[in-house]
Amino acid sequence: MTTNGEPPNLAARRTGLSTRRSATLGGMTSATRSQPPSRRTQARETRQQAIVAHVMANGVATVTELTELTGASVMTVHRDLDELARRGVVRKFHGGVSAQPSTVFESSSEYRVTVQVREKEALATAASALLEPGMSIMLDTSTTNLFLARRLGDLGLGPLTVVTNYLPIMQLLRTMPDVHLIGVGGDYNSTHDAFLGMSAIEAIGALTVDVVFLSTSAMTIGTTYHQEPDIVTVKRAMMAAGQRRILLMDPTKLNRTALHRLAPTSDFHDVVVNAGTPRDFVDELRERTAVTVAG
Amino acid sequence: MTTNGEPPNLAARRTGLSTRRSATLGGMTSATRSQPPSRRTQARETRQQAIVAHVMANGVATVTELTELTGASVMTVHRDLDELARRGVVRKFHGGVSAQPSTVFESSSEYRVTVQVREKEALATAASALLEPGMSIMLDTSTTNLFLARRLGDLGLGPLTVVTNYLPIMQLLRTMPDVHLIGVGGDYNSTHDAFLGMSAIEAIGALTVDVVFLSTSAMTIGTTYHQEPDIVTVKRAMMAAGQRRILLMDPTKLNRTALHRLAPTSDFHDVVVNAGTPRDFVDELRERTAVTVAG
DNA sequence: CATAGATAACACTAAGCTTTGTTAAACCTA
DNA sequence: TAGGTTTAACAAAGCTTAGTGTTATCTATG
Repeated sequence: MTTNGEPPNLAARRTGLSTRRSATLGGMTSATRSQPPSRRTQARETRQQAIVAHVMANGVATVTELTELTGASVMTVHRDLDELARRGVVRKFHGGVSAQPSTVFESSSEYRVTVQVREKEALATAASALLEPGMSIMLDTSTTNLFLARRLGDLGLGPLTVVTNYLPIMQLLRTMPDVHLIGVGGDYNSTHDAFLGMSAIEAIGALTVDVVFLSTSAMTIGTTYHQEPDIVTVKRAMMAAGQRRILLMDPTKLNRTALHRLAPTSDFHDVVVNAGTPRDFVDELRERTAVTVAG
Repeated sequence: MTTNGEPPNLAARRTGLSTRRSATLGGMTSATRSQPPSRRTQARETRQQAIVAHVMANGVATVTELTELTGASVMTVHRDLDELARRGVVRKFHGGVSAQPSTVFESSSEYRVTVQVREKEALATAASALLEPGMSIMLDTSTTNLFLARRLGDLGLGPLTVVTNYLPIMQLLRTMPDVHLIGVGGDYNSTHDAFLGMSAIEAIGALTVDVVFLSTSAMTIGTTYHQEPDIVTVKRAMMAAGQRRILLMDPTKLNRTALHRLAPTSDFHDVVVNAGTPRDFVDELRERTAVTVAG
């Protein structure tokens, strides 16, 4: 598998297959920063993708093997492997690495996250069209809503009250003029970077907003789902607090289920999906609720 | 201050560095930020302090005047003035700037903040001695508590539950291991960078912690004060939520009053002050409550 | 309307951060 | 214990960005 002449990764480095850094690292933070890809980071991504591909193809691999494959130093490969192991993509053992059983799906979904930035931005744009000056809105814990929050600054519509339990959004809206921010407190959950629990639910229960924007990890035609009960309860509280409930769903989440049922799709006043969503899916969904297709 | 011959700091202009570089750090922000001061930023702070000092001394100043004073370009002075105006320290008008009426106190307090870093750190150290593993504590909206929060990482005592309504502390404890963070939500107040209001008070009311650490802007022997009613109500709620109430007061706040009365000093179980506090003040205070003197 | 003052746009610089490599020490495992 | 493997520590290089200056354009004020 090793080339003989020049390091094989040079070509890959030049073409730069990967687009952006994966969103997993610092939570979802990296998706929030609109920092440029950086040629160097891109090379790193390319290299890691090559490593993952190789490990997945062969099942296992030694570090030396990967060193030759990538043309990078032993230390760099180790560092890559540490990161990949931390992200649960591969498993390290003395002498090499092996593919995680679930890696096939995991990593492909990771790749998709990269792509979804565009989709989520489209959803955010479509959602922002529903906003009017003076409105009070609620944003749940989701990357899509983070994009929506960022949009609020651009379209200079008047004063707006925004309620959220998602720390990155708070951080974002903190300095935004014309935005009255109401933070929902509670038990801080580091994996979601948000405040959850009873206290959060009570705080939400005391509020009523004009529109609540939600997103969840899976949905079918009839039902929405999420894998974590703690999140489900908070989302339900939020739904109850909104006079209008709008669901934002990027393509990767459609036609899938998760452990816990959140709510029937008919509970939402509007579901926003991306263009490219299968026609029949949209049609069937339209029998339950209003559907907006975002450019 | 201006020399008559050539600009007094041509050399500085050429090198692009301000003449005074042995400056103290300035501004509350740099004290709260955990990032290094950066030589460049420091020069900038020094320059701004010089500007403020000059404007306060003379009441008004022209931009050209300040250009000569600082050795910076017109544009840079304008940028500084914009920032100072935004912070409410000076007022800009066509042709120059004037000192804000309330600036004298404001800015002098800004300078004090710089010095107080040492004092506040001492208070934080003394306060941290009272902590034990497994404890639940509450931290109010104050810089002193920010120092205390930062300390939590260092002394690796076991698990700790921390409640706060102060966003910088949340941000800080977010990634800290062994800390269970409970965020108090509410109306976000940008001047305090904290969540206040009814919602916050209710959230606090639902909690009880072992110790609550507070700080306020002014105190006499018998009473504590704060200038803002919104803050007072939240602090009172916090006091009620703590089985033990500890007050941290740096020297600049002693023997002063503010508009609103917060609570009698006897309501606190312990008051921590810095070494150097007048002996008789401490003695008199000891008739009301326990007093700890921090190195 | 003329002119000083203010802003905007662009370019340059230096500092910091991230990534990578190198070397040395520590660590397994056979 | 000897071999390679892993980690730690330091150093180098590129990239990014904050801060500043210069020039040009816009704006206000007499």
